[in-house]
Amino acid sequence: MLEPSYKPKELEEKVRVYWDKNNIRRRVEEREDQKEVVGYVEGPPTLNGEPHIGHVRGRFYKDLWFRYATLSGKKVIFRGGWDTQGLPVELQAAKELGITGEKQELIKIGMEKLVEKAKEMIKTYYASWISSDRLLGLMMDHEKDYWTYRDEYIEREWQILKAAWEERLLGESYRVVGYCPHCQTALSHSEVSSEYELLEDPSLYYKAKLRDHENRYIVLWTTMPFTLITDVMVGANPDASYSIVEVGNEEWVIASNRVADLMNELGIADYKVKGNVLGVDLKGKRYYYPLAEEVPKQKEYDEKFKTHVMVLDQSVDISTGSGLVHMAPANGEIDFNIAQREGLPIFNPFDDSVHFTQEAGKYAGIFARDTDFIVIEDLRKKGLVIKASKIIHEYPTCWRSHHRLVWLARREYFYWVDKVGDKALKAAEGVEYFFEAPKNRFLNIIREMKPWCISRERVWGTPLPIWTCSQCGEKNALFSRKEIVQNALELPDGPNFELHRPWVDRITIKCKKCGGKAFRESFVLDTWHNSGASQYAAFTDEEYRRYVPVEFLTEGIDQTRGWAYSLLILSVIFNKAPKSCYKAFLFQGHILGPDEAKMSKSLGNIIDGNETLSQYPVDAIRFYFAWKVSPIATLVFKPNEILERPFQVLNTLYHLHVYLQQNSVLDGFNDKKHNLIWAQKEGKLNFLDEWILSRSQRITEETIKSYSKSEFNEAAKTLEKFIIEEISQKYVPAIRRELWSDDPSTLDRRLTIYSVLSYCLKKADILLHPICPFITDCLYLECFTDRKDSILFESFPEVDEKLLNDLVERKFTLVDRMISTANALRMKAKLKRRWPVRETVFIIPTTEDFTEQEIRVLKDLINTKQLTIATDLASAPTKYNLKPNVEKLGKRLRKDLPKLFTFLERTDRDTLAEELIAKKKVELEIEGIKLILHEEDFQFIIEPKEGYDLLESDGIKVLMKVSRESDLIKEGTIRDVARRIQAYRKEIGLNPTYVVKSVILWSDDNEIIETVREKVEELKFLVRTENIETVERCDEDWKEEEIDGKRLMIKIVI
RNA sequence: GGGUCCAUAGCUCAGCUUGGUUAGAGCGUUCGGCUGAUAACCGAAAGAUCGCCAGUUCAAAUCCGGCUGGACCCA
Repeated sequence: MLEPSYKPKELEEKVRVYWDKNNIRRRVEEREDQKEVVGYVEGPPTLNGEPHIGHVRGRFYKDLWFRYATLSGKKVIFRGGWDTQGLPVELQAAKELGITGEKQELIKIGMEKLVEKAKEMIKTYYASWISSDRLLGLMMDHEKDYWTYRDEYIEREWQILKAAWEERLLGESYRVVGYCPHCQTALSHSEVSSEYELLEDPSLYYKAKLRDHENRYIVLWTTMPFTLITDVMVGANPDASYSIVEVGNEEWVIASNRVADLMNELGIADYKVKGNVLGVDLKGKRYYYPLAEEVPKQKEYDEKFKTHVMVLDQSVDISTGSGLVHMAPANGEIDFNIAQREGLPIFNPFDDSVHFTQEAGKYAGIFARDTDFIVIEDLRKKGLVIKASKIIHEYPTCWRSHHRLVWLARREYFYWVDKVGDKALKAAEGVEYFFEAPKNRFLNIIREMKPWCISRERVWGTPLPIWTCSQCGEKNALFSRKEIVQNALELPDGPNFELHRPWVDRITIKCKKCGGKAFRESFVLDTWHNSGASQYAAFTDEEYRRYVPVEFLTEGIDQTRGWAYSLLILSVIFNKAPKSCYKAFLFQGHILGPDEAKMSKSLGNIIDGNETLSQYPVDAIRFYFAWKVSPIATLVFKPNEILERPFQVLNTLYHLHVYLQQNSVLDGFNDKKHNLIWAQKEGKLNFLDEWILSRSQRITEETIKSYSKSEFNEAAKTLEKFIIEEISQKYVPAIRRELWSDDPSTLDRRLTIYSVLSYCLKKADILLHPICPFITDCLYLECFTDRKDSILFESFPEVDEKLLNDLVERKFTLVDRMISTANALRMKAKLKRRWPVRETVFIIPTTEDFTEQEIRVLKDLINTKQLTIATDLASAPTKYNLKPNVEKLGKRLRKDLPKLFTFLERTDRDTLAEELIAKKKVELEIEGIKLILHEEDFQFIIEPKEGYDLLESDGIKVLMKVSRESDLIKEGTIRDVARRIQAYRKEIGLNPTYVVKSVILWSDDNEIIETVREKVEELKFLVRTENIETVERCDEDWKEEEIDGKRLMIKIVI
C-alpha cells in the first residue's frame, strides 16, 4: 500500500535501490522485444570540476530522451563518456599541483608528475559526477563509459587522423597565437582574453616612401616597432578617403578625417591639403621598405614576392593613427589572414624564445621586444621617424608570468576543412535540429569551412603521431602502436609504452624515406578532436557499423562550435563522404542563477548539482526543468519554484493514486479483471467516464507528439493539465459521491470507476515517466497488478480511436461551465454548497440533448432537487424590467412623462415588455392621454422572479430558487454536521473507511439536535458510525465546532 | 567589432505567419468560500504604456526602419 502522504526523498531512494537490486538498467539494455536498436553516445563532460545545476539539466535531457525512446519501442545503446584530456584538465591538474604549468616548471618536476596528477584528479571528479547521475536517475551505462585518455580510445582516434592524412586533408601551416616568451608556450584564446593589463609601450609615427612618386610618403603608426622587421604590407580602408598633405617639401598620405587631429598631435602647424585619393585607388602601390639594409631577407622578398605593397581591407580603422596600418603577418592574426588572401609570404624569423633568427639580419639573436628602440634609432638615422613617444594602454599578458604576450605565427597542424567541399554542409543539412535558430547558426558555422587547427603545444592530450626526419624532413605518420613499434629506432619504454607525453616523445623512428632518425612533432591534439572522435572511438568496429549514425544527441548550445562541429567534421573526414554521425542534435539553452546572472566560479554563484539533487525532490527538479521553458531557451533557475507548481503536480498525481488504491481495495478491485474492456462490456460507463477516456486519448497523442519534437515543456504542460485540471479537479469530484457508497448493488459501478481511473492514471504514469521516473515507477509498481517489473518495460500507449468522443468532450465543457456558473451564483447568494436548492434553471446558448444520466450527474454536482435546461427565456422564472429611455421619451411626452412613470409603477412591466418585444410598439391610454410606446423607448432588463437568484456568465444564465425551506435546511445542516465530524475523524487519524462505535453530539441549538435525531440514519452512513447519540451535557475536552455561530460539541467513541 | 536569437502582467508563456471587438492563459498575490485523495479545489479582485522612437496604414503587440537592453556564438 502507498503511504498516505507523498514523501519524495524516501520514495526516490527506495526506487533507486529497487532499480539497482533488480538490475533494471541492464535488463532494459538486454531485452529482446524492442523493434529497433539505436545508439546514443553522450558528449563527455570535462572532469575538471564538480557538476553544477546546468550540467544536471543537460544530463536530465539525455535521460529524458533515453526513457522516451525506450518507451517508444526502441532499444537504446546508452553510452556515457568522460572528457579527460586537454587544456581545462591540464590547467586544473597543474593548479592542484600548485604549479602554473610553464615550460621551465614542467622540465623541473617532469611531465610524468602532471600526467599522474591529471589521472588522479579525473577519478576524484568522476566520483562526484557518478553520484549526481545516480541521484538524478540517469539510466546510463556507466560500465561501458569511454575515457578519452585511454590508449585504446586514442588509437581509434588516430584512425580519423589517418583518414585525413590519406586524403591530404591534414597538413602543416602557420597560425598566429598569443605566445608567452617567458613560459615559451602558446596561449589559448580564452587564456589570452582573461588577462589584460595597463602597460607602457612605445608610440611611433614613421613614414615610408612610396615608389613611383616624387617625395610622396605614407604615414604609419605602431606601438610595437619590432614588427617593422617582419613588415610585409600596408593596409588601407577601401571605402575611406585619403588626403595628400603637403608638409615641407614632402607629400604625406593620411586618412582625410584624421588630418587635423594628427597634425595637431604631431605638432605640425604648417601643412596644406593638396588633394584627395580614394582608399581603393591605393591598392597595389608599393613603398620602399624602411629597413631594407638591416634585413637583407626582406629585400629578397621584395624582389621575389613584390612585398611592401598596399592592400585593402574593411578592418582597417580610420579613426586612429593615420588611417593606414602597417602589417606584419607573422605578428598579427588579421595581418596573417590578409597576407594569405593576397598571396603574400609570412616573414617569420623567430625562435621559441622569441629571439630573432639569422634571417632577421642585423637584429639576429636579440629578443624581439628589445629591438623596439633599436628599430626607432635605425629609422631616425634615415630620417623616417615623425614622432617617437610613449603610450599607456591595455595589453594582454600571460596569466602565469604576467609577461607581455607576443603575437607569433607558429607552425601548427591543420585539417583543411576548406578542401572538404560541400560534404560537411550536406551532412549537416541532413540532421534534425528541432528548432530553427540553432539550426541556422550551426549551418552558418559549417559554411565558414575554415581550416581547423588541431595541434596544441600542450602536455596532457592525445599525441600527434607524426615523426619528422631530422635528415630529410620527411613526415612519418604512424597511426597505431603496432606501426610505431615496427618503425621504431629507439623504444626506451618498451613496446607497451603509454600513448602520452612524455613517453611517446622518447620514441624515435627510422625514417621511411632516408632511414634517418625522426623525432615526434611535440604537439598534442585539440581536445575537441579528442572528444569529437567519440562516435567512432567509443565503439568497436562492429558497434560503429550498427549504431552510428546515432539516433539523437543533445548538448548545450555552446557546443554548436564545439562538440557538434567536431563530431560532424570528423565524421565527414573519416567516412570520406557527406555522412553525419548523428541523425538529430538538440542544442540546449543555458542556465542562469536566481539573480539571472551567469553562473561562474569567479562570481561564486555556482549552484552545486549534488547538493541541489539531495535537497529537493528529484522528480520535481526534473519536472521543473522540463516544464519551465523550452529546451533551447535560457532557464533562470529559482530553486523555490521547484516546490511550487511542479511539486503540486506530483503531489496531486501521488494522491490520486492513493485515492484510487484506498477506495478500490475496499471493493476488491482487481485491475487484471476489472479493466476497461470489462467495464465497456458491463455498460456502466457514464458520460464523465467517456469524457475522461476521450481526454486521455488526446493527451496521449499530444504528449507523444511534443516529445518527438523535443518540445518537452509542452509535454509537461499537457500532462500537468490532465493530472490537475482534468482528473483531479473535474473527474474525481464528479465521481466522488458514487464512491462514498458501499451498497453492494452499485459495486459494478464503483469497479467501473476504478477501471477508468486506473486506466487514466497508468497512462499518465507512462507518459510522465521520461520526465519524472521515480514517482511514476513507484506508483506503477504499487498500484497496478497488471504490470511489468518496471514501468520502463512498458511502451507508450497507442491512441484508441474508439474512445475519442468529440460530442462528449464538447458537452462536458458546457456542463463544466454550467457548474461553475451555478457555483458562482451560490457564492453571490451566500448559499453554501452543502445546502441543496429546490430548483435550478439554466439558459444556455446552444441546443444540446442531455441524457437522463447526464441530468442526474448535473443535479448531483449542483446539489439541486430539480433541474431545467432551456435555450430561451420562455419557460424560465424570469421577468423583464423596463428602464425608460428618458432622453427620448422626455422629448416626446414632455410634461406627461411623470404620468408614464406612475403608470409603470402600477402596471405589470413584464407583460408590457413582452408585448413591446413581440409587437415593437404598444398603444396605451393613461389618464385619458393616448400614448404610443416603441420598443426602442426602453431598455429591457432580465430579472429573476420572486424567490430566485440569477447570474449570467460566459453566455450561460443560471437561476436558482434560493428560498430556505425546512427540509432543505435540514439536509444542509446534516451535511454541515457530517463535515465537522469527518474533519474531527481525520484529525484524530481515523481511516476514512473505519467504522466507529459511536458519535456523541451536543449543541446549544435545538434545531441542530432535532435535525440530527430526525436524520440519524443518513448521518450514520455519512460519518461511518454504528451509533449516534445526542446528549444534554458535554465535557470540555470534546471537540468544539461551530455551525453558523452555533456551538457543536463532538465526541467519538472508537 | 561581426553574426544569430530574444524583449507582452510579479513569474512562465500564448497571440505576430495572414494588421481589425475590451491583448489571453496558467502560476503567484489579496479577499471570500469549500474539502474524507491532495500542499488539491471553487468564486472574486488587483495586476500590461505589448522595451523605446519613428514609419507604413482608416487601423499596429502584429508589417518596415532605427535605438536600447539581454542571451549565445565568433572576432
